[in-house]
Amino acid sequence: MIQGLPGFRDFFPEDCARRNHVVATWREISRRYGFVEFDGPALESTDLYRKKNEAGAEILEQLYSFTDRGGREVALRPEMTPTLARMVAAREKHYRKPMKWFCVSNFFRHERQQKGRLREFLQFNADILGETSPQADAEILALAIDLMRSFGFTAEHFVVRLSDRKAWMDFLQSRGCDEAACRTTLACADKLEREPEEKLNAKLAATGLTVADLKAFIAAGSPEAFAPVLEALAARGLSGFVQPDLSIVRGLAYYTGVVFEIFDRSKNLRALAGGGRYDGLVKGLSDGSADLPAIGFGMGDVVLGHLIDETPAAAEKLRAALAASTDVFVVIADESRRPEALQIVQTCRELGLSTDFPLKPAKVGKQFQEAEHLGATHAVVIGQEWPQIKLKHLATRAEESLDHAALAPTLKTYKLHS
RNA sequence: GUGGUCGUAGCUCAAUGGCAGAGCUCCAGGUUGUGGUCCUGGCUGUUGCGGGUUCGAGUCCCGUCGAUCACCCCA
Repeated sequence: MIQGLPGFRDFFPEDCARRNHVVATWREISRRYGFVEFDGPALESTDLYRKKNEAGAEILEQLYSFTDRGGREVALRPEMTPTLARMVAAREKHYRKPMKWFCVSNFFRHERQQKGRLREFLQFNADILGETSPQADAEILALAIDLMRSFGFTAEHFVVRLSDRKAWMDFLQSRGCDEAACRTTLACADKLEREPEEKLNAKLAATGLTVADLKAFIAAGSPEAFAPVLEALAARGLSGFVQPDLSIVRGLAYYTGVVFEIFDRSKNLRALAGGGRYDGLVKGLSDGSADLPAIGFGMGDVVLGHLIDETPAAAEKLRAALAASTDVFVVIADESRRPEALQIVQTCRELGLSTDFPLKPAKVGKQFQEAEHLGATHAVVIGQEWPQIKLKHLATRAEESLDHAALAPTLKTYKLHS
């Protein structure tokens, strides 16, 4: 048998239900925040990713790229930002600022899979373009926090670690670092928790700084840089979810201001979400045709799924969302009445009720069993008594007999009450 | 790209180098129109694949494919 490709997932009905729960939550909270959805193509010109990554070639090596039948160099999208920048540059004049856009898309990276990382994954992205105010930074952070809360997580499950690239750059420039030295230093700051001190000090030698200097800067904090954002979050009652932490620098070179990552409190998993301000990127990617400041973040479905499974409150919320929702099961007690039963099925469906029935003749007992398995709340029994039929509430086993013409009005009442 | 662990029924797992099994799921019944429990029966295997050692391999050895975890890296 031919197997699926490594790192790619099949979505059986129960998996699709999970995915739909996640996607529905992303969309609902984004809507509350006034973000509008967009999307782009899964396949882009490879140049779109080359342009952004002249310095770091790592992402290019993880690209699913090939030459198409027309001789074009193309690649499956590994992230959304270049596509967003391309789209925004094309119609920048058309939209009022600030633009609040989000998308839910699949992305591809050719790398070895491990926990929380696959070769195709779903990711939510949200960006505010055309606004430099810290209010925009706070709006993005609040959205990220409320997304997490909507999945059933609380401050005891996750934390937003907030940092600021600009604070780092100011610090480094005050110590006389040039651009190359800044890059080296930030790369080392990113590895403080993972690499031994001697190794990092060796890398830092050329910059004139030491691990001790970096740790001192992180320990000192930078309250003035965070103040406006923290105040805006405090006014929303969301302070408890955020922890200023300058040790977060993020790997990307293009961030220019606030950067943040969301972690689970137990630190079992990699980052659940991450993002920051990138005021120069749209200009760079559009060759200067559009110059928009921007802040955004991404949240993938894989790590999120792990945390949901590990967190009872979130797992319960997922289960509730997945609960079977058949409203009516039509029992055909007398097979000769199948045409009438189909008529009832159609009526129920036109009322908007989730309705099912046996596709082949079956004993009444089996039919009730089937209704039970589907989690139906009501059964309608069609038999010899036609035009009289029976409506049964399955949870209470209460049964009433009524004329088939009275079924629709009765069901409407039930629906209103539930 | 590097390294560790693991591949037995649809799923979860047993089987000292000696007859490949159980539970769950699924399917069919349990006497003619009422459901969750229960009872009975049934299906599903080239033990991932290919070599080797052995009288004999699911078990030991090598290779390969896959899964998983970590490193690397993280848009």
